[in-house]
Amino acid sequence: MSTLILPPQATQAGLAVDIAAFAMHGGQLQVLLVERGSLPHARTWALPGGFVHLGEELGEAALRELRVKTSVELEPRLLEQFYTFGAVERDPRGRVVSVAHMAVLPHGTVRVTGGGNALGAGWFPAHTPPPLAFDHQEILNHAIDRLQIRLEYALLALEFLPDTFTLPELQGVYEAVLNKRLDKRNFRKRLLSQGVLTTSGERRSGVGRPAQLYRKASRVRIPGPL
Amino acid sequence: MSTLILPPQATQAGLAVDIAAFAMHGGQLQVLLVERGSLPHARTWALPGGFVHLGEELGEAALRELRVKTSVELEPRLLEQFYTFGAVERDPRGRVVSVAHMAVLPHGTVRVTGGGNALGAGWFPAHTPPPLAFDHQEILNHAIDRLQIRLEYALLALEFLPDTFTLPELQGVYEAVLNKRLDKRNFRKRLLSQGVLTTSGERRSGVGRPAQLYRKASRVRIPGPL
DNA sequence: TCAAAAGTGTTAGCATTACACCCATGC
DNA sequence: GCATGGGTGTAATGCTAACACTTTTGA
Repeated sequence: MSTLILPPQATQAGLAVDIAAFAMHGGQLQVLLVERGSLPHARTWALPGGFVHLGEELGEAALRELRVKTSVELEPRLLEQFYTFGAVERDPRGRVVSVAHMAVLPHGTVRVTGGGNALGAGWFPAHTPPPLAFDHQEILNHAIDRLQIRLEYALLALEFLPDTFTLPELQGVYEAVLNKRLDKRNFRKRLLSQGVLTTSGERRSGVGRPAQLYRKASRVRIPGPL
Repeated sequence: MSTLILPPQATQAGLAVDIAAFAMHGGQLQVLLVERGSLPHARTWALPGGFVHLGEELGEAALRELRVKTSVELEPRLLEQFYTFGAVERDPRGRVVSVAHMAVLPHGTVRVTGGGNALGAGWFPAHTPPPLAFDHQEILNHAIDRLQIRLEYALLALEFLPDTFTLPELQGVYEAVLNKRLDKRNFRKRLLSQGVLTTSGERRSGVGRPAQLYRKASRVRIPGPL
């Protein structure tokens, strides 16, 4: 395929992707973890991830690893690279750089089972996860920071919810991601004044007074990789 | 060194860094480019960069490449990774991922000469560079976007200037980076009200009325990699 | 005295925050 | 009728943006 060759001093490094996949569940921000089935760090929880295949784009690899390692069914609503972790000693097997990705999965995607060489997969509170393998705690911290920034910026909160949702549900996403409480009136004012939500007429039944349902107005804003 | 080995499906990719190094010169935002001396893209301008060495951290590699390829003397005031470019076909020699970095060099660092296998090095207007090798135009675009974001955020503009500077000079940095003109009064109000500048008493001689000199107040804010 | 660049205040509009009570429904 | 959660408005404050003239110096 290539007639030119890489120069001899070119480091060949293992190229991996790891994914911090978030979803809302039980009113909490949850992150998807897998239990490693092989060394190193066997039987330790870790972010799903693995090595990029030949001829495979980074984003494709992230998507494949997410599917294989966790058997999640739905399409991620957002999948973007956010930082590359390349410390020399981060993997005891040798030089491995990990292009870390952040993903948002819509509500309802909670049936996950381990696949590949993962023993299992499950959702854990993103702000208080179990001990993680490699430098995955650091990766997770960065991912949460990035998620908080993107949340306001690109109406990312909607991606956590089904097509129709109530304003209190949406506020719950904000509160779970930002890890702080918001004022109901100001929240509604701000969101509705942006004009990106359209009322969906119906009402959902619950314990107290039923809430108005909304859906995203057709205007879809695709966030760039900044 | 490592008793464990990488699994067979692990893609070994060439691991490179590229650096978009910015400085102010002649009232313009300039980017540092090198003329490639070898294939592919020989005699084409490109961002300085190259392969990471074994046992070398990504940031170290970026610094080394910057020094070797361009012979710049001064320390970069900021050097941070911002995105990883890993498209399968971005390098005709094979799979090479580039961890792109952004650097800011202080004023006065304009003596650059080619080194390594670069034919030459020089400063070019960042908003209107010559045709670039590989996907370096795309990398540069991302770098400028990131630079604009970081500018306000972390008082990054100060890093372009010598220790003491005038407010019109600082405003010039903002205008060059953001590529638009700003109101003098609002600019001064905003900057001075942040309380991060302290007047340096003296005055610098020039054509019109001399300007007050300022320096950064000791409070140094180290920006994180977000 | 002229040219060139530095310096200076006010106003209007807009967004953000804080804050407390009534409403609709199911049980 | 009561418990539960949904829904509503206003006032104060702070930030942002627009805008024109005077001051200081060197030539």
